[in-house]
Amino acid sequence: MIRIVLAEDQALVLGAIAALLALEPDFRIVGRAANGDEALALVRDLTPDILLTDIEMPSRTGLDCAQILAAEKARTAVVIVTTFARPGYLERARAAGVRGYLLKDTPVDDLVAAIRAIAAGGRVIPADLAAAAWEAGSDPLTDRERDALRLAEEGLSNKDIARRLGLSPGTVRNYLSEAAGKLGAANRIEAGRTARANGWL
Amino acid sequence: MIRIVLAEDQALVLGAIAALLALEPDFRIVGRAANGDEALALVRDLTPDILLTDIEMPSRTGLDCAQILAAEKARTAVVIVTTFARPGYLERARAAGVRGYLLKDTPVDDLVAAIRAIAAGGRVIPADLAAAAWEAGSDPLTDRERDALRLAEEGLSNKDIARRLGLSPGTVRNYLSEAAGKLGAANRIEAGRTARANGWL
DNA sequence: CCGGCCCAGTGACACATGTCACCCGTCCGG
DNA sequence: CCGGACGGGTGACATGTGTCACTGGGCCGG
Repeated sequence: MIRIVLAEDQALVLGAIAALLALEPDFRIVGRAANGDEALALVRDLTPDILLTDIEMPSRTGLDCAQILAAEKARTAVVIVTTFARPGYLERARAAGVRGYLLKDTPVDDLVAAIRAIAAGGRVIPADLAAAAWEAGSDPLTDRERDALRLAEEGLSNKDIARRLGLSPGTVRNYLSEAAGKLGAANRIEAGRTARANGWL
Repeated sequence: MIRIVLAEDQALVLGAIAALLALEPDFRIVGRAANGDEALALVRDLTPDILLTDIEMPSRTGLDCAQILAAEKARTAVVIVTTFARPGYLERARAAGVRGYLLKDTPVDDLVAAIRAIAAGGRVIPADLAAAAWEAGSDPLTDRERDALRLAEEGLSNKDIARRLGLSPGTVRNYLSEAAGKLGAANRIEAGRTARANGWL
């Protein structure tokens, strides 16, 4: 019997996936969480075989959870199920010792097969995702560049960003210019878009 | 027996919701579509009681489908299930005669209850969403302003936007300035964000 | 202990953007 | 038939951004 905890913030999707997996005779849904904190608590309490989790959730992302569980040397294998094929996400997942990374548009049968494979000790990372992550390389941004870019994305001016970060406007300008250069972008907007598309924000 | 066609582009979510609804004895999933065109074809072919559809899908959005079916005076009641509570989406749904609008974070039981209510001739629009749509008012942008804003969002310069739209750069500047003014935004980035948040793009 | 990276800043310059006033033509409804 | 909205445009001006060069301090690893 494979014991599973599910984490997903959209109640409907959570319920639906639970219903789906409950159809498999060798699966048992032992817990459901609507956010990262709940997921961690359930995993610690129940030590399931599998934690099947979304990435973008309130309070803690699925990647945060994976990282924390890895640090605790938990027995539970973490499987990420997400909408986004962002290289940065996949990279962080790898670093956190995640055992599976699936997209929400994979067929149902593949998910079930992946869970069985992972429960048996395997690893499931689709080849095309891994290749894309390889191509994209790794995050070239420094922490401060990321900070500035996040605020720039929201439409703040250099002056406002500077105020929020406690910097001089000139420095902010330099950071954003640097970031755009590294990302091959012509301006802050494009820079923000590529950084986000790659999961670097 | 309530006959349902499901439309949702994420295969996993599609399969999961199908599994969930199949548990109800009086529901029957008669068709599944992964995009708007498939959904339309299935509805025309099968004339189900309910089309349960996502909004953001390839080829045609769920709102497009609803509009087309309304124009054809189809018997099928359209129910939107989406992640986004954007006022503009809700407004367009209302205009297309949609019979239900639910968020993906509503509990499973609510979805089931809503489907039964709608099959019985009712309408289901959560009061809080309706209120938010009321507050937001209606789309103040003209078509050309929307076009310009969409391209500005992607980081194109006035010159590039002008080239793409076959306009002069000055005109583009004016459109974006107008749009920002109407939306109470300080610049094109903020304008793009608010427009998108409201479902006006 | 030195090179290299990150953080933080300044000054100058070119160019992009935001704002405003004012222009024309078209089309539509009162 | 006239006003008003929309599409499209120009010119001028103030600000905001993007780019570059150059300065310094702190910290880490070879």
